[in-house]
Amino acid sequence: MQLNQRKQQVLEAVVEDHIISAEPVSSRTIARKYQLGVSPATIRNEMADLEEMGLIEQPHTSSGRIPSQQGYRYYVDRLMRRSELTEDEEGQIHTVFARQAHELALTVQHTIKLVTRLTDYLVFFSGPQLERSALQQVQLIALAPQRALMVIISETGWVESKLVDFSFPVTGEDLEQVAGVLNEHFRGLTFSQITRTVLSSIYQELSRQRLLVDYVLEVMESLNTSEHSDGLYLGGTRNVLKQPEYQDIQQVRKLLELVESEQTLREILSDANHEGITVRIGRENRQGQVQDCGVITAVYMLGGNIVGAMGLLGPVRMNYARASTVVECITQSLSAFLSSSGNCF
Amino acid sequence: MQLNQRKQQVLEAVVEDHIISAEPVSSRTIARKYQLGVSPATIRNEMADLEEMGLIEQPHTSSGRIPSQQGYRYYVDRLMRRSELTEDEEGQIHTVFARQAHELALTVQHTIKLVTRLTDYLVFFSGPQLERSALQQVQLIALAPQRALMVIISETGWVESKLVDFSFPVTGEDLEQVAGVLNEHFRGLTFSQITRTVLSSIYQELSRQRLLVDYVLEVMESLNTSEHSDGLYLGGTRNVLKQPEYQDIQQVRKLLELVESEQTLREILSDANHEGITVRIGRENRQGQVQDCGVITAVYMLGGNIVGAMGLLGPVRMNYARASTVVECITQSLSAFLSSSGNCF
DNA sequence: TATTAGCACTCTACACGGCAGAGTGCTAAT
DNA sequence: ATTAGCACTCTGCCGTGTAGAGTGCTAATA
Repeated sequence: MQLNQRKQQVLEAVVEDHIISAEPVSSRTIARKYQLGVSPATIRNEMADLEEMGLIEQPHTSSGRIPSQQGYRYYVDRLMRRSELTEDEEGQIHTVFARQAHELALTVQHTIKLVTRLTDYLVFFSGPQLERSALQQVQLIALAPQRALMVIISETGWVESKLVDFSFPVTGEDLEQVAGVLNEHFRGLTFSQITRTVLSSIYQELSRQRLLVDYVLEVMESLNTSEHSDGLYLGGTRNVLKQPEYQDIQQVRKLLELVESEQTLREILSDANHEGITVRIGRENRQGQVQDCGVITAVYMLGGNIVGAMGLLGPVRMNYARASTVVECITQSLSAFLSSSGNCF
Repeated sequence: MQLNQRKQQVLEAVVEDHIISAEPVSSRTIARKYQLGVSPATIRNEMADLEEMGLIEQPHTSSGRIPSQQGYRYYVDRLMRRSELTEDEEGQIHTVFARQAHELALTVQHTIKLVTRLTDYLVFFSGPQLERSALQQVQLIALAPQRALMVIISETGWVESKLVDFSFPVTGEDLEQVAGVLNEHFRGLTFSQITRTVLSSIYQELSRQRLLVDYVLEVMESLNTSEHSDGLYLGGTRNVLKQPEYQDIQQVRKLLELVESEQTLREILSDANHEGITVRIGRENRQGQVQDCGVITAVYMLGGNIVGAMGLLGPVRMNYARASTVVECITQSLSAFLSSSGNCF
């Protein structure tokens, strides 16, 4: 689809004005505010053409125009100019990541608060997913004769603890020995690399504790399933209510359903599996519940591997220019933070 | 305030009908549905008296009556009959707590889902507060020359992990020795009992690792402050939207603010510090943000100590009879669960 | 040929008024 | 002490009218 320059200017004006005002945009408004040097009548003609192409639409006869979802797409792909963050805003982002050596879970929570201030959309994060990150260490702590606590630490600084109940008594020595062998063999491997087949190699070494090893391996495998990857962090729900599209209680209910079930948000984040920013507008989303929303996602990395993702969700009429800048800046800072010397795991 | 029997019946009818219908209750409705054996006119006379006493009020001239906050209070104190749960509902509760030997955090999350199904209100829980529960074990796991992971396990089955950064290198042996001494001295003490003064007694024993001990103690103290007690679990936000009082977007915004900031909910739970159920109606709440809500709280116990609390929040017009039954049943089951043999820490 | 002024037309949002229905308060009768 | 009856009031709803915003079309203009 090729547009002459003036049509592009008109489309851009319609999109940007509607993003700000949430109202249909009239030809007069564009002529006055965007100084294209032509009269409203000319703009009306251009608008009629744009409407025919499916880039803008009229909510009802004789109203102004609003962008269609394809209109937003054209805008995002070809017209949008990245918006710059102010020095102050960049400063705030750097401050969050300046704190060396903190638990990642805390950092993620601070980041969410920050993004909540920087934009008016719903922010959500997946914590570093274990299956994608490498094992740093496993510890087994005896709690009772038939019970132990398994602590798993990933190289991304993620800590998971899991209670294990045995059907037979185990000694502290057994636990120590098993943990020792596990660490020796698996340190540095990603969790998806630690499969049953690899694991079988340690059976010989631990033939005496075979039953115990079985229990432990079961727990490690259960961590590997995405079902367990519990770390979904989110914030900014009440921000979204500022948007006029959420005046209707029905919309709000849909949004809260999204937030409470978390399932869809997880899905969105796991769809994000390549570097760079992804923008999905309305029906471009696979998930039915967000097909009247705009969604921006990006991943963050450690040592060349994707370890987690971030999402920003708002109405279709969201400020894509600003939102994508924020997402990009945050994920890049987070990746840099993870690779920094502070995280010397 | 003493009411004759018929006034009590009328008040009860007004409260219970309004709880169901959310509409002002007319004299005719009461005469028809609650069979007091008198005509609407008589009921109107009684209502005029009840209004004069401040127990019910008229939203506008010539409308039916709704209970005032004092009216609800009178109802809760003297008229309300505990509602029974069905066998099925009791069964659901027992099922959640039947699973032996699971992490408490998981159990709490299942409980929230359950209560969300049993009532239409906002449910929230504080996890067992460390300062109120006893230490089971501390472990220090070396991660890097100047960094360790401190894992703290309480007798309630709560696991906290905390990263510690040292300004000097420490050896695994040092860590092991310190953990050993800490466990020896403090196992079984509650966290509030582990104060600096008690701690000083171990300095002699660990004179060589004095600096290291200082670091560790600092972390343990930071766990003690309520600011850290991070475990607030909640659910059911979208349930509350079913209530007609939340048709107004303004109300919804206030509710979400409550949910997102969490501060007020924490406060409400820490106000609950005695056994039994507390019902606070509207302005009886200390917290301004919930003065148009009804709040029911109760604590749960382990070994005679209060270790956490649960809250249920809805509009002033909430079903106190049912809600308080649910709260009571859940907290009792949770207390029993914690004391059960399953938790043999 | 591209642009624009002008005008008729359409649609929305809001205010107004009338009306039915629900409910009360009061009075007088029982 | 209770109740029937009646006048009164308030809400919610529906239909109407109107102002304002915005378009589409046509004819004039550069």
